[in-house]
Amino acid sequence: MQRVDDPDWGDLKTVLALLRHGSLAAAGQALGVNYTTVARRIARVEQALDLTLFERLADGYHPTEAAQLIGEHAARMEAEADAMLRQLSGQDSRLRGPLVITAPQLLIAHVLAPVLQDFTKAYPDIDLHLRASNDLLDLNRREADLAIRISRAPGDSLMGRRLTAQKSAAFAADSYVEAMAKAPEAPIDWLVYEAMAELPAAVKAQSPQSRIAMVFDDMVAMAGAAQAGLGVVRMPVFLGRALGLQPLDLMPAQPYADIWVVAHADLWPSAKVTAFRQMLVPFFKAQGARFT
Amino acid sequence: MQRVDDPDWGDLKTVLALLRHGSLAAAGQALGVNYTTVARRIARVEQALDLTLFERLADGYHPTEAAQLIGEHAARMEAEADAMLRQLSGQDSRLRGPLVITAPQLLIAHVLAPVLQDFTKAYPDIDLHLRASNDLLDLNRREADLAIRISRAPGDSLMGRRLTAQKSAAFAADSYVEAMAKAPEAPIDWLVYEAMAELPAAVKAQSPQSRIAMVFDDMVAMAGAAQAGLGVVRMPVFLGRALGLQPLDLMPAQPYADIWVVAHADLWPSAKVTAFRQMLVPFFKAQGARFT
DNA sequence: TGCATGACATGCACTATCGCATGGCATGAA
DNA sequence: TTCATGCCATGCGATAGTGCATGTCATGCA
Repeated sequence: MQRVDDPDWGDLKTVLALLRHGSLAAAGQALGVNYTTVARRIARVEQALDLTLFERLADGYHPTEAAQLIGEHAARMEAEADAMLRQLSGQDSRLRGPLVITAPQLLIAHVLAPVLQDFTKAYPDIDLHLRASNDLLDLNRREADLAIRISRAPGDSLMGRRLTAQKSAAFAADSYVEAMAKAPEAPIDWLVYEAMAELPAAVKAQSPQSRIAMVFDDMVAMAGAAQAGLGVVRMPVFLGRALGLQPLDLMPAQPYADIWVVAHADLWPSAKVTAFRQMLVPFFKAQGARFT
Repeated sequence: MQRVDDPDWGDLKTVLALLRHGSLAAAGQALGVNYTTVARRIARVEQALDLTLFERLADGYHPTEAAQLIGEHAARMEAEADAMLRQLSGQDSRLRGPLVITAPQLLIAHVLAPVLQDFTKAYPDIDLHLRASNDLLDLNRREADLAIRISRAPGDSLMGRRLTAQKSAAFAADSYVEAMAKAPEAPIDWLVYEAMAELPAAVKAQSPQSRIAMVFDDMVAMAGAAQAGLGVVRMPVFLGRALGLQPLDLMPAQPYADIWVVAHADLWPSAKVTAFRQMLVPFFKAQGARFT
């Protein structure tokens, strides 16, 4: 008679982590525990259910069908737990404790930094965490409480408020501008962002000697290349100015995606998120000129 | 800066148990742990969330609104975990491990006992657990894998198969029958079951001296009283016969609720439940005469 | 063939968690 | 009042769970 107990809910979470991350080590890292602990918890669930959940093969743990089934249910348990935590945070009327904010690196570095400083001074009991990332973190899964995003993010359960409109323009480093002046007929090297890897029609018409020299998948890298004088970039005007680049007359200023503050509807009304929003909105209003 | 971690899922289950059972001791018993453990887990969740979930008053722990919110979500997590366990069991094609069966005490004692014995002999690796109870255990929550019930139980997600029809009739102990014969005009004392606390119309018409002497909320107690010669009972015929009571001609045999075998749809196809059903059905077919 | 890498198994020492025993503090009955 | 009961707090020894160090085994690259 083998012992058949209900498995511990925490162990189910571990099964889910192993399914998602594929190896004991990766799952352990995600859970913040040693990978041996993951192995032991998996073994414990298997014993409790009297079932094999993972085949131990030479290249790692391979899930069985039963493990998949557990994973589907555990994922729904996780969604429930996440919703719970969001609702608790949303109801929280205290201005203390953690607040996790995510925004693109360049926006933090060149625009948001002063607001962040003001905010931590105004609310010293709030423990502000920053996740600088271009990835759209999952606000449903509470990877962040609040996001500042360029372009409003899709998502049913999210709320947002537009902070400012933006325009983009062509910029280059001083050195590149000088070189262009010396050789007006030479080709113009453009550095472009992968997400919009075409030159605007206006550029092609006005400066037919334009050509795409490099394509970047990362805006930080592209900004660095522009500063080093590798060519002309099209970027939001706030960024070109902040990087000390010169605006060029190769194209008219074009509309660019707006800047939004976004949060899950559950968290939107919470005291901390509200306080942060109420500092952001006037800040962007005052700084509006930098973006257009 | 207080430590704000995601609470352990197992600890959420503990919050749910405390909400449901009202005291540390009761929750601890339900979870199979010491009540001090419950207290410590509650404290741990409160610390993780930086929230008071229960007010410690002189008469015990009183939940706050936040605790109620957690309870609602934890209940859904539990439903998910239960569904998972049901589906895993339902897919189980092995004839070993635990099988929990519930049935009314009297049915087990006087009818089912031999099937149970045959079953354990035929499937020695199945670890048969019996929960003799008149309560309708919650098959959704896996309080039992399979139920044998008098009258088909309501419930969306349950499946059932009728084992036999039944009739009820009037019975009394030999001693009471003798007393009736000696004093034919004396009042007839009926012992009735709470759930059907009226005498049938046929009885009133045929034996107007009938009266209700006692009302029972428990069929076992009523059976005992009848055996002790306290009066006449109306009960399923299998039971009157099994108890050695004499059938009386005070009323015609009446239809009584059928006997069903019932299980959750998820578990219905599992090997163990199927095996048990396949032993029950011919057994009741062979014994059909006992019930009508 | 040798070497580095990634994934897991195993054994040991540590620490967090647990159960138990004791004690306090209300409430209600004798 | 006195006693019994139910509920919880606290402290201590036992235990189960954890992290770390070490070892094995495949795979892939040079």
